[in-house]
Amino acid sequence: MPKISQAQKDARRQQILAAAARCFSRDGFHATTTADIVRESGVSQGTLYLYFTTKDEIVAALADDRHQGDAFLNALAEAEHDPVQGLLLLIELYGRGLADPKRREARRVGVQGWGEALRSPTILASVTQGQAAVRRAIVHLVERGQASGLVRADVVPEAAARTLIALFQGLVLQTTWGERLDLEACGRLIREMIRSAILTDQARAETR
Amino acid sequence: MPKISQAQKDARRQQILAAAARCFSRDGFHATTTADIVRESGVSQGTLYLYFTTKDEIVAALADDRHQGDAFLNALAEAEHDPVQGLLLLIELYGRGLADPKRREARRVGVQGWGEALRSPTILASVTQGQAAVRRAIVHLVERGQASGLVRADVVPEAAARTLIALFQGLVLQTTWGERLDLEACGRLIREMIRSAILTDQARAETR
DNA sequence: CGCTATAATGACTGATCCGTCAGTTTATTT
DNA sequence: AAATAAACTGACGGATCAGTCATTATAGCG
Repeated sequence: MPKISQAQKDARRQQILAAAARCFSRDGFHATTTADIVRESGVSQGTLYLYFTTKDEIVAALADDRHQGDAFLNALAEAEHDPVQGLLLLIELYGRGLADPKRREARRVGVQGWGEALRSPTILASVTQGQAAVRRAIVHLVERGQASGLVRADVVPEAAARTLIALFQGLVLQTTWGERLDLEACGRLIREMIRSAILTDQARAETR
Repeated sequence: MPKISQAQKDARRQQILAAAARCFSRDGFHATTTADIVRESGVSQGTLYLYFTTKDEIVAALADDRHQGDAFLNALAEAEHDPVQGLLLLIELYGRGLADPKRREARRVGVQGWGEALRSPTILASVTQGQAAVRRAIVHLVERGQASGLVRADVVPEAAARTLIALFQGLVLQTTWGERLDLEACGRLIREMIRSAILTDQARAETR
């Protein structure tokens, strides 16, 4: 076969990644053999290694893909005129992803990646960079909120961002374990926490 | 060798578990071979399988040990006369564990376990049972608080517990990745979140 | 219509690893 | 001190797996 278009290359790559995600979600990263991915994707063993030089690289690529999607959400939130609305929108968007059955596989692969990051510098870099992007988005929103008197001045933007992210990470974890949790009630509590511990009286009055 | 005392058996078991924890923390669960654990612990390959029937069982045992420690913290908090003080104590205790360099290894192994739980029912059971114990402790404290008018009646105890646990899980994750996070500021924010979104005005007045 | 560069293939390998088991050691009992 | 039973040992086997490479297939170009 001759040179193929970039689009074709991307499609092949996606084909492999999608298959790998199914396998990782089902069996876990280490219990998945390259043969499994080959079977699931329909490409040959050799082709697998034309697109990825190592199994670890596949996880890292999946993490990157995930963060591409996150970046879209972050951009949506940052585009909001009112930073407080942006913050609440972000919570809303990530909250939806938490409950969405279609994202179950992505969540399971994500949690795997969190663990693998402790072992592989490549995966760690991919994961922490993705987190950093979300964090920057939140920090930016909080700072904008402080500048306009909508967010309490004594809130450390970085800490607020980390705390919010931590919250969602934990909820992803619990959801992924198949725990039945009342996301509705958790969401209400989180919004109340933000309203009362992060926003100023002024913002609280406006967002009621 | 003849029958040995239970204490000796326990010591051997701990010797193996400690070695395994070091290995898992350093290299990750799957990259650790039983040979590694043997080398690190000083027991023979055969002895390893006298105490554990499988490698998975070692992780599960480590998780159980971890939850033993947690149970102690939970009991401490529940012993507090004032449920609000109990809640704040719990936060304080878990917060300390978050920053303690001596618990670094335990945190790393813990995060690995979170991932492995998706693959092994044994590990999942161990992890979720441990979580459930913490959750019960928090739920109990919240309910006691509500009964005495110190916790807002519109708080769903189960959701509050899950949310608080999620918070710490996320912070453990970020800490374990080696991220430099301002735990002091996060702690202040979390306390403020609890004070303002969970406690009643009455309790707020008392705990100032 | 060949020719060529590129893509795809899949059988194969060297290495690794978990768990076993036949045999050895040693404290206690008789 | 001999017998016994429990604890321990470590070499080994059967299975698996990540990654390679010699070969084949094919799309475009001249």
